[in-house]
Amino acid sequence: MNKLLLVDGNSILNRAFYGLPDLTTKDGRHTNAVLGFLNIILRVIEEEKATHLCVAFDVKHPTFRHEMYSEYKGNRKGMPDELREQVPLIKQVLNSMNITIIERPGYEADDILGTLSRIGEGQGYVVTLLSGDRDLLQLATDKIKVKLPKTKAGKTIIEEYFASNVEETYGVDPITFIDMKGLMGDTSDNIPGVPKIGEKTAAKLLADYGSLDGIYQNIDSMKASKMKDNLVEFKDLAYLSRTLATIKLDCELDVDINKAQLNNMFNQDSFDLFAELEFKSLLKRFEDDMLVKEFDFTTEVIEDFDSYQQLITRINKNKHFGFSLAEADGEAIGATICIDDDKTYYIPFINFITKEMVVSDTIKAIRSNVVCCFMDIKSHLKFLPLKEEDSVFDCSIAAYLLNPLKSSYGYENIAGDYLGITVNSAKDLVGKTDINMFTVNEPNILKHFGLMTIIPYMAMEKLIDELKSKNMYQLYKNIELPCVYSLYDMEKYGIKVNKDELIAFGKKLEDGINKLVSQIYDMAGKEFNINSTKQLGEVLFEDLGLKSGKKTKTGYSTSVEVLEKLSNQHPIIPLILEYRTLTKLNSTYVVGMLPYIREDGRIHGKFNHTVTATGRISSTDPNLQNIPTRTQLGREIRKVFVPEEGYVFLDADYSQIELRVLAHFSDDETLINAYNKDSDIHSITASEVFDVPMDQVDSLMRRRAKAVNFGIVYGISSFGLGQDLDISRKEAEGYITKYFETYKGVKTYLDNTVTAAKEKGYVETIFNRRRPVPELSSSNFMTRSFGERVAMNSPIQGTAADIIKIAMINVNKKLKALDLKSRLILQVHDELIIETAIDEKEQVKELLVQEMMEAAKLKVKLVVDVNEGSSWYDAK
DNA sequence: CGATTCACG
DNA sequence: ACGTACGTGAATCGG
Repeated sequence: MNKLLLVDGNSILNRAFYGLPDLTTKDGRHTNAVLGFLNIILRVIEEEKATHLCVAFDVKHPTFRHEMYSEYKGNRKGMPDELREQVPLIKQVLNSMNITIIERPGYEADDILGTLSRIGEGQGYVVTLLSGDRDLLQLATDKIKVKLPKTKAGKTIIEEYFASNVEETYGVDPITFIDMKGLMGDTSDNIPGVPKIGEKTAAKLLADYGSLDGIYQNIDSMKASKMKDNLVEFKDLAYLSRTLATIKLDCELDVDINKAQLNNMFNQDSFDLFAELEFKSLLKRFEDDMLVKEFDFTTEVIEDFDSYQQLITRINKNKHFGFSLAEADGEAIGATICIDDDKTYYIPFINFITKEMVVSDTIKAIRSNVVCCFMDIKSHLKFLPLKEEDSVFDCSIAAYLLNPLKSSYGYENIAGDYLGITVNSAKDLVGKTDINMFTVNEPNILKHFGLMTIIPYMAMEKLIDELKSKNMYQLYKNIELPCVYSLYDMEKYGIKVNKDELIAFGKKLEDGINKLVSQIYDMAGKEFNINSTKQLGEVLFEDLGLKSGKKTKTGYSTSVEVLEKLSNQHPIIPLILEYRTLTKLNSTYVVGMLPYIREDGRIHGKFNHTVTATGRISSTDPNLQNIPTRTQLGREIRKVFVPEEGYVFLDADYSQIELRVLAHFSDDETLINAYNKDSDIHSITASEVFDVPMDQVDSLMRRRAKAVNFGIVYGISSFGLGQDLDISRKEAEGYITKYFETYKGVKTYLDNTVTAAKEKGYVETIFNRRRPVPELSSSNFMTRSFGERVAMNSPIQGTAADIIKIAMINVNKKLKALDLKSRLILQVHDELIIETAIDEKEQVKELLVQEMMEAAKLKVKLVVDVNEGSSWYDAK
């Protein structure tokens, strides 16, 4: 039997909001009402065994401001921002769960529910209503049940009312209940009622006279009283109130209840959303309630030559195909291919079907313009020697461009986000299984490789459509895709490390550390773990009684800023600072780096393409983008990074690329002129901000002006600038004001960017790379301010990232076209490092600088500094 | 596994 | 009043 559950969205959300303590996500979004809402409806769905569900909401015009809303809905003006921001969120959550939401301008949720309850009953549904509002009780009949959640002693109990229960509790039947409300009124709903008549009086009157009509028919026989006077005087008001209190049962709704069937509530979309909202307790449901329809397909294992040939023939007749290699112990042991929506083929490399054959057939197909779709191209280049111009498609990169904020771009994400289907994750299927010739035939592993091909095969068109509709296809095609090859090459070549020298450096550090440790223990008067901030805090601020630098979250802060302020207070402080420096260098850059040095004497780190929100590349295993340079001792590490015999390093970096991008975006005359005149931008800023002639700018002024320039790029805030320069917020505010007076165009640009971002919900780079900024619509000041800074920073940082990617692509193109031995081996955001053959040095230096400068045509020129050296240290 | 710290741009 | 600079990754501690 079909059971229909009708939910009063606003009232349940409201009840959940006040029933749960304030909960926020890491990024500051409030979620308590949404979580409470879900808990209530999931519980009721279960209790009622509901098969169909509609959630009704009152319609509020999006531009309604507080004032207007208060006129519209009486005392509801008090809806706090923390609750208001959860209204769109619950709708998003319900949508993700495929739950039907009904809202109609002109109808309140009550009226929608009343009407649907009668329609549903007429269509043979068993109807249950769920609301936090007792008004709904008038809808109860002997068949239609109304459920009201109540919070009692921290526990949510749900009261149930059929018509008879309403009568038991309130002494009136549901219809008379309306009359009762007409008499009593309801402040929360802006229903006036008759003055001085409350629940008790109303109940008594209705018990005596049966109904509102009954009361007035007998009003003359009623003995005189203040109450009677009121009833007489406010008769019109009583009837008006009753009308207001009456829930409509005859709204014109074009709703097909049959379509409100519950289906696939726990799917990839809702899973992702719950994860994003940090609903950990609800995530468990995804395992239990896996009524989730798993996407199903078959995998055929191809082991005979004829079938293989037929498959290859079919591929060549197709427009595109999905492809993935199975890798075990660094070798390709099989391939999966997909050219259907419900089937994949696994081809183990055995007997007559060799890896070489499959690779060659695959490349042949690609070269005859059958598009080869991958989850991730870069991981295949080791076995598939693809060229930049080959017809391929990379799912993870497309999905990254469409939403760079996701934490991963596996097939399960693509399936959920772009195909609306649910599939197991790679983690579920593979887990800790070691993939080899034998395990590869296990159902889960075959399924994994199947998904690696069928998802790209099915998603390609959709992803391309979305890229095109967001104007990002050119970015994808001309920048991101070619960039994959540059990244792969950097990983392949790696960088040579002088292992012995690195070990020797580590020894030196350890000696220093050991001495420091004993001195520190002596001064502290005891041994403790200096690495533990907790123990260190206790030693400094309790044992030694130093004034705690008040910064605290979970205890004392012992960060450099705090310690530096204490450095004169106790001789132990400088020792600790030095200890920190040495252990950091040793553990991260010596001990941490050693295991990555391979047989060939080189480190082949990973360059990740789909990590950052702004479009930058990230580096891991190890991170080669944060090798020390700011301090002399740290910088020494760079001496162990060396070119191979017969080569030298060329290190080229953009000069202030982000400020130049800002000059371009803002079209600010002063800034553009400054760059075109080649002048020192920090000094110019100092001269303007501190109101002194250029030749009187001292180093302190310049340093501060530099911080202001940085601050602008980061999305300036007086607090942040003050913090950085260790000056008052007020003083920082003054600098900023002066800055904006000087660079008026920058001010206008930043303001416009934030305004536009608030409207559109995202910001863009020159090359149309997008970053969504959901924080901008937060009601939380801190979150929203963060969103504003992101909106200011991302186009700048992102454009710079785009530019250097273009440079990398073009540099590589030149190096290849000229058939040079030199190769790009590192990218550090605004810097490219080439390991160049000595005889190619001058030629490469020239092309490197040229390609970097010409990577983009901005309103100001791009300046590149280049150095050479026989170690990374020397090339800086 | 989150928080803290610190390395880079 | 709110309490922060933008973007990363690795090591470490301690629950």
